[in-house]
Amino acid sequence: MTVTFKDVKADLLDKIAQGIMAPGTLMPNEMDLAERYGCARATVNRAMRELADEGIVERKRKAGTRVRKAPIRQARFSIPIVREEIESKGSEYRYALIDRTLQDVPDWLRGRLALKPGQEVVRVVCMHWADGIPYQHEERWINPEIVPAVLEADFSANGPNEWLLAEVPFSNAEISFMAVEATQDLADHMGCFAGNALFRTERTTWLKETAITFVRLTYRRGHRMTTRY
Amino acid sequence: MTVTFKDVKADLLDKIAQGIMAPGTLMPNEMDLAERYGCARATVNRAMRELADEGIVERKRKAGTRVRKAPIRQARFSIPIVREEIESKGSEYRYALIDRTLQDVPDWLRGRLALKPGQEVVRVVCMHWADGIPYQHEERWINPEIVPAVLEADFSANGPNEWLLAEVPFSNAEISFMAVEATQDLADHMGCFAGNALFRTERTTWLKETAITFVRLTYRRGHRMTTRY
DNA sequence: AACCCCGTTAGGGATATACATAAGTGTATA
DNA sequence: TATACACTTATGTATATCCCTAACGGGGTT
Repeated sequence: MTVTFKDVKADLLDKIAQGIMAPGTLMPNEMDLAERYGCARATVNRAMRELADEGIVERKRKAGTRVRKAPIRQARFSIPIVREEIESKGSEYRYALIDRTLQDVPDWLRGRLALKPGQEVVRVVCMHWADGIPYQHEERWINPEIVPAVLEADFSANGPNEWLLAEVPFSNAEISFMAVEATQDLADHMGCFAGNALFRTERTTWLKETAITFVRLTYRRGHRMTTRY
Repeated sequence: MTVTFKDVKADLLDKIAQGIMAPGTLMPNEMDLAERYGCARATVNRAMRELADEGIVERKRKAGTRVRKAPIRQARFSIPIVREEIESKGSEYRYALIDRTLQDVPDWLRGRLALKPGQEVVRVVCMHWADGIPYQHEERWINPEIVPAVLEADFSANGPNEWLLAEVPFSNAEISFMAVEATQDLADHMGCFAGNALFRTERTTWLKETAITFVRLTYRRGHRMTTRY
């Protein structure tokens, strides 16, 4: 069997994990490793590049590759669509629109979305249930300049999230996680008490420098967001 | 100038963003694209592979490559060391040990760490301040079987986080984010009121199937964890 | 119609080779 | 002695050419 880049990667990772290559160590260069493993330099390169992408090692031209002193521990979260998140747990998904208005962009949001004063935005408030129990409260503002179809969109049957995904194919975003105390209004919707700690994510989505939407997702009490890395 | 994989990637991304290649579309195969861009198949392969890694497209042998209907929107968080997190904001970092005990592993933790009943673990509780204001409360359990040095370690000057990073070079982990209501004890330490909503992360760290440590980090009121993607 | 087998096809990957580029290092010059 | 420049080196990337492998789909069999 020939030596694959996965073999090389696994072996290097092993040597790092076992402390044979301690953090800070300068690793052998690609040519030497290729010879040692009996493979092509491209194979070693791919292995090392992936290790670098994962933040395990640090590479610099001429300076060589070294094991990171403090590996960039990075977690990857996949941001699911609520419906799929709920249905994948085997629960029944239910949705309801609470409010939909066209309004002048509030000041605090203007800064976030970099909009002009007096510009109008669509505000949508809705709820998502799992097996009839409140799961997530969604409050969203959409910039109709980018997605004019939002002015005609009817969110009574489907949430704006799925609608937007179909409308806007790709985008970049900024996401924040935090804890908030439930307001009375929120508590009423979520079936908890005012003041209860709730997990919230806020996301601003952009299409090439122009803000599309800002969304505030508040989860039911006790919700955890989990990932492995 | 020759066509680089970045050129190809950028162009494909652009075509997807502009809706020229709508979600669900089957993209041309690598050979055809290579010909169209005037480059080698390997170049197209690298571009497409990276798009696949980022969750933009989906690849299957024989079936070809297609634009994801719902792109896996994934956020990458770098998990910083508290000291660096605080100092990078230009604040003064201060640390204090609150408690350090050797105890039998509690039942709820035994399941998480897959330890034997009656096994002893080191429990460390400490605080991290930024400019003299409470920043983060840390409660940690360490498995001394993997890191025997922990039995002699003195955490009065430095936090167990930094110590562990130096001791255990590499590991995999599971991390959770949630919101909790402050207990009276926690409130005393964090300078807030009992019941206040606080942001918490819990992390279990493993070294090849064996648990090393479980840590519970609770942040000061109003803390946000933010990332771009 | 249901099932199995096999050919075709698209991506997965290894390799040798060539050239590009960032960044240390040493040398020559002011 | 200090600075500028050239050289060297390790990684970054492109290319042509192989061969491998998963899996779709067609064709024959039960």
